[in-house]
Amino acid sequence: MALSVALTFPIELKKIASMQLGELEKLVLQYLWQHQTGDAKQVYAHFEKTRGGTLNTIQSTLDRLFKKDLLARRKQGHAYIYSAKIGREALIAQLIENVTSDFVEHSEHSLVAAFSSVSAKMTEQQLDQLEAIINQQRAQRNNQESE
Amino acid sequence: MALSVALTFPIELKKIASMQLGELEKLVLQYLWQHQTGDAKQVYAHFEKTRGGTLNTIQSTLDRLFKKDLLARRKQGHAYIYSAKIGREALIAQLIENVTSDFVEHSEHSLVAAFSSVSAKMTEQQLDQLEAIINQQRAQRNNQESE
DNA sequence: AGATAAAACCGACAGGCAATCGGTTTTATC
DNA sequence: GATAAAACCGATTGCCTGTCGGTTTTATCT
Repeated sequence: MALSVALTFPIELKKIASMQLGELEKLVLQYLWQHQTGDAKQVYAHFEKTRGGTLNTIQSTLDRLFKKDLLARRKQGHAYIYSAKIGREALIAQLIENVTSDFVEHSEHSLVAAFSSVSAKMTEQQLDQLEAIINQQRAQRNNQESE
Repeated sequence: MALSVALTFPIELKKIASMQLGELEKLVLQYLWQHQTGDAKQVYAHFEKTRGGTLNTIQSTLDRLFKKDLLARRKQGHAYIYSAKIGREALIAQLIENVTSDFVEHSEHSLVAAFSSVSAKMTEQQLDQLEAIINQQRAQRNNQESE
């Protein structure tokens, strides 16, 4: 006799931490890019006036960013001194990568694909800038190969 | 007598619908880019085998995408026929804008910033590709201005 | 027009994440 | 070892996606 089995998928989702950044997290990152380092108290002092909240909230946010590997920390006295582990440009690159990777083929670099989507909206200055970066990169490679 | 008032900020958050896309939403978008149009039943038929779920789930997702203004729809018989209202490239551009706008100055373009940190990791082919797109874009502009 | 079936619509719930903050534990320092 | 500072823990809120059952609407058929 045939045994019939209900074959359902668990529909598992969520694999990669695509690293969404909250509003406060972004602000804190920007603070650290500007000031190099800061402990919770310093960061709190900076945001207290402009947006309220408590020291604890800042601490949580710093910790969350640390766990996301976006900040480094070292202990000094009682407190951790935090600093950005990733630069602004690199973070932008990673965010773009995250948000576009599902829409680009494996063969192409997501930034290149992204660029072809956006180039029409760029100014001539920005195009020039980009070209300058490209040429600079090429020059660097020629240098290296002749060493 | 002086009246002292506790002046606290409500700390309001969330203003702009920054439009985060869920996993299923991305899949549905890709389906519609490939097939041009589809009603809930068709989309469901396509995903039923590969990921399970119910027709209702697909319907909800189509509706959410519609409300996000990413899909258009027209009634045909009982059902809505959906189609993408935004192209793949335009969506990529918008996603990049959303995710990076908090980090870039108005004058600069997020992609330029991103490239400056990633260029070292790109292959020569990709650099060439990029340059080709730049030149193509410039050519297009020269064309337009002479019309 | 009224019955019928199809699809939309509504509401609820689970799971995840950022923000928030009170309270407890850890720990550097005196 | 006492003390105060900061980390840590846990709970709560709000928002979003995915999920789906059940009800209402509606196009169509007789």
